[in-house]
Amino acid sequence: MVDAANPAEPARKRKRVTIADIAERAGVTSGAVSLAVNGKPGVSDATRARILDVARELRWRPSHAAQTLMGKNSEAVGLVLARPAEVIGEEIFFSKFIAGVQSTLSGRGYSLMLQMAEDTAAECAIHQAWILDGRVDGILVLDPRIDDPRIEALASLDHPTIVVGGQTDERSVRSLHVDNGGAMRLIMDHLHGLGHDRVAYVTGDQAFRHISERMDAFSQFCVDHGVWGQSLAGNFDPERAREATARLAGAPRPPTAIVYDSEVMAIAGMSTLASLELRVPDDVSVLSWEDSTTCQVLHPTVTALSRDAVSLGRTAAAEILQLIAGEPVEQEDVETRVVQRESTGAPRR
Amino acid sequence: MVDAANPAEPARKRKRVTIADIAERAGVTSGAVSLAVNGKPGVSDATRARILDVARELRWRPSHAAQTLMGKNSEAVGLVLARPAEVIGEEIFFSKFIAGVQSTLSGRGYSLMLQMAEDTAAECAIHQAWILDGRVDGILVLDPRIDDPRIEALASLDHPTIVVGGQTDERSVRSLHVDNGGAMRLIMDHLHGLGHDRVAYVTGDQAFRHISERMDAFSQFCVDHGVWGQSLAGNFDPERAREATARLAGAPRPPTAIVYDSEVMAIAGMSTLASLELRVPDDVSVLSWEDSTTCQVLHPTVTALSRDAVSLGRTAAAEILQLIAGEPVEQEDVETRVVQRESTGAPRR
DNA sequence: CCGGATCACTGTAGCGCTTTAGTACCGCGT
DNA sequence: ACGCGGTACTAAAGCGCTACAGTGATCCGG
Repeated sequence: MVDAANPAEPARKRKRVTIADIAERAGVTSGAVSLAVNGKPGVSDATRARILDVARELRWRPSHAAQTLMGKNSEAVGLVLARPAEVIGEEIFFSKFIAGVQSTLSGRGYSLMLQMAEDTAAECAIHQAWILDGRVDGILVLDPRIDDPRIEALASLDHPTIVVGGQTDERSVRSLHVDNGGAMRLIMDHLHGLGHDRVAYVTGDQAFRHISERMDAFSQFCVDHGVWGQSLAGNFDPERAREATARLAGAPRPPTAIVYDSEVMAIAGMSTLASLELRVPDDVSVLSWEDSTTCQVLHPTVTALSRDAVSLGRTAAAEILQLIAGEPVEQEDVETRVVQRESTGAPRR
Repeated sequence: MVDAANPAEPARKRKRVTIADIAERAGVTSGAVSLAVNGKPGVSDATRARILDVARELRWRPSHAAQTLMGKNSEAVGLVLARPAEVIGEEIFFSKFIAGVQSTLSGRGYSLMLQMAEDTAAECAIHQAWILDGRVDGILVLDPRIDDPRIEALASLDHPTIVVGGQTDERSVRSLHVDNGGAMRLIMDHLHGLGHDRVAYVTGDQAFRHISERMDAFSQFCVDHGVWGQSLAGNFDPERAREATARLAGAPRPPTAIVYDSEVMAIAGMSTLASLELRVPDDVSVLSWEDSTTCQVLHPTVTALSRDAVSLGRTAAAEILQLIAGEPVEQEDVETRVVQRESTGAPRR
C-alpha cells in the first residue's frame, strides 16, 4: 500500500482549503471572505454569517505563511538558551521558567520558539533570523550580561523584547526587573540575624548581570554590617563549587556560612562538606539561591531563596505579550523569600 | 485589534532586502537570482558568483514566509507537552529531554516549537494547526498512550512524526523504541539478586504506554521468579506516591523493596519512609526509575535506573531529522543501566 | 429630481519567492 | 545556408492572503 520506490517520501498532498474555495461556495469574492473572517466592516451581517458558516463547514484555517507574508503576527515568542545542554538539563530553573512561560503563552494561543546557541554571537544571529523572518513576535532574553551585545542588537532591530533581570527600558526592549540586591539582603539578613559574621558567597558566572548585582549587594551588606564577606567566583559548574568549598573549609579561619548561587552548586558544596566531615549547620551553614524539591528532601534540608521560577516565566510571558500587543507593560514583582530549613543555624561560638 | 495611536507600537519599518533588490543591483531578473541562490542550474558561473556577491553585500536573507508559502520546509520541529506545568517544572526528565533535542536540532539550524496543552484533544489541535500551516517539518510525541488518539490523528495527516517510546512504525509515523521491559528486568534482576522477594512498584500514569510496558514486565518477572510483586497505581504526583508508600509500609507484610516510576516519586516515598521511622535500605530498599543529581546526593544516595534523557532527546531529534530528510531512520539504542547506590541492599531476614 | 454620501461588494495589485514557458543567442553538423 | 540542441536568461504565473481603488445600487436632503 505504501509506494515502494521511495518509501520515506510522504505523499503530503492534502489540498489546502483557501479563502477562494470559501468564496466560490458562498458566491462572493475572496476579498469579501477576508473581510468577513477578520471581522472587518464591509460585508453585511447576513453575508458574513453565510461566509463564516461555509468556512466552518470547510474547516478552513488561515495560511500562516500567507499571513506573515502580509506582515501579520506569527503568534510565537522566541527564547534562545545560551548555556551548555548539560547545565540546562541539570538546573531546574530553566525547566521551571520554560514551564511558566508556556503556561501563559499557550493560554493565549502562542507558541514558544526555542533554540540553543553556543555563544552570544550565535544567539544574536538566531534572534535576527527569527525577527527578519517574522517567525516570532517577541523575544525573551535570559541571563543578561553587563553591556550585553544582545540587548544592543535587539534594540537596533526595534523588536519587542523582554530582558529577564535586565535594566534597560527603551521603547521596544523592556526588562522584567528582578530585585537581586533585595534578595541578597534578605539572605544576609537571615544569616546575620542568626549571628553569622563570616560569610562566603560562591557565585555563578560574574559576567551575568544578575550575579554581579548579587555580588554588589553582598559586599555592600558586609561593609555596612561589619560582616567578613568573601565571594568566590564560580561558573555554575558543580565541580568549581566543590573546589571553592574545599578551599573555604580549609582556610585558617573558615566562614561560618556559605551562600551558593544555584541549587546544583549548593548540593555539590554540601556533599563536599560532608566528605570533609563538616556538619551542616553545626560547623557551617549553607544557603542555596534557588529552591527546589531537592532542597526540601536533602538531609539536612536546605535553606533556600525561593523565587518561584514558574511565576517568573509566567510574568515574563505576560509582559512580552503586553509589549507585543502594544499595551502598557505592567511590572509585576515575583515573590521572593528565604525559606528557612535545617541547613542554616546559629554559628558555633 | 491594536489601536493605532499607541506609543508602544514600534516603527518596525526595516525595509526588507528582497531578491528583486539583488536582481536590480546585479542586472538580472529575480528569477535568475532565485536560481543562483538556490544552487540550481540555469545561470552561468560568472553570473551566479556576481549574484551571490551582491546578495552577501546586501545581507539578504530569504523570506521564510514566502518560502513556506511555496511549500518549503520550515526548519522547525514541534513538541507539545501535555502535562501540567508543575510536573514539567519539577520532573528533570523533560528539561533533559528538551536539552538533548535542542542540542541536535540547533546543530542543524532547526528550531523547536514548544507548546503545552491541557489534554490530548488540545494537543491534536495544535499538531494539526502546525502541520497545516507548515510551521513544523516534523513532530515529536512524548508519553504515548495505549491506543493513542494523537498517533492516529498524526498518521492520517501523514506528516513526519517520531513517537518516543511508541510501537507504531508506519510510513510517516515512526517510533523511537525504548525497551521498558528490558529496563524493568534490569531493575528486578538487581533487586532479586540482592535477595528481595517482596517488591512493590509505585507507578506513574498507567494510561501511558511506557508505564504499562513496565508493569507487564514487572508482573512477568515476579511470576517467573516467584517474587511477590505488587504494583500500585500512581500518576506521577508526589502526594499519591506518599500515600502509596504509607499504605505499603503499613501493610501486614510490607514489601522489602519499592520501585518508583520517577525520581520525584522516589524522593517523596523516601521522605515518607523516613517520617515513618523506616530506614533505607535496612527496612526497605528504594529504587528510582530515572536518575538525577538529587539521587546522587540524597542521604542515602538512591539507586536509580539511568537512561540519560539527554541522549534520548538527541536520538529523537536525530531520528525526526532523518525522517524529514527522507533518509532511512536508524534506530539507536539509548544506554540503560541500574546505577547502584546506597538505597538498595539485601533485605533483612 | 439630482448631486452626493453610504453601503456592499468586486477586481486587482501586491507581499517575496519559485517555477515554468518562452526568447535570444551561440556553436555545430550537414 | 539551414535547422538543431544547448545554454543563459527573461517574463509571467502562481502560493494564500490583505488592501485598496472602484462600481453599482440604494438612500437622502433640498
